[in-house]
Amino acid sequence: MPKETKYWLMKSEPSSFSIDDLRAAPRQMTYWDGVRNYQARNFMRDMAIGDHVLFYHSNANPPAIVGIAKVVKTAYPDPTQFDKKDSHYDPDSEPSRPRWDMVDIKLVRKLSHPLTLDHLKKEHKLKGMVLLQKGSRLSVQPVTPQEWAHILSLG
DNA sequence: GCCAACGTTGGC
DNA sequence: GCCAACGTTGGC
Repeated sequence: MPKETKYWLMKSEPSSFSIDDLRAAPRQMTYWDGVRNYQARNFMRDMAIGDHVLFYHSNANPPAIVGIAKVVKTAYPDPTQFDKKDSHYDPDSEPSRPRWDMVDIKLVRKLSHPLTLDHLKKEHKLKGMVLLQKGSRLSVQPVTPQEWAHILSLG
């Protein structure tokens, strides 16, 4: 299998973890815990080291792509699923067969100007983006090389 | 705060 | 397997 770099978009609510939090983090890295959606989890399991990530602020004003990151550690069990005190605790997940994974990402750069959802919607070349599909709520989603290139050209 | 769209759960 | 009820997401 040829190794191909893949592209992704990951959503975070800035009130819980923002691009500035990532920038301020040790080594500008973070683990992406709390994903509790099978489709999003499966996408994380598809990630390889070096894959490119768009960092998106959801539930924000305005919602926008605010930075670029890359995958620095592939999927491994998310410990919060076993933590009874954590809001993401999953009593049905067996430690011998963890149900939920996370990856580590590292900041590449924060965009000087966020690319707002409103702006993205106006780009015909981005019409097919998962992010822009009606009712799309996936917190981890694939981005095509063409979409990636176009988004970077906007910045 | 509202609510549409979606995913999950559980009774049958 | 169906589907109503419920919880969550996330734009507005």
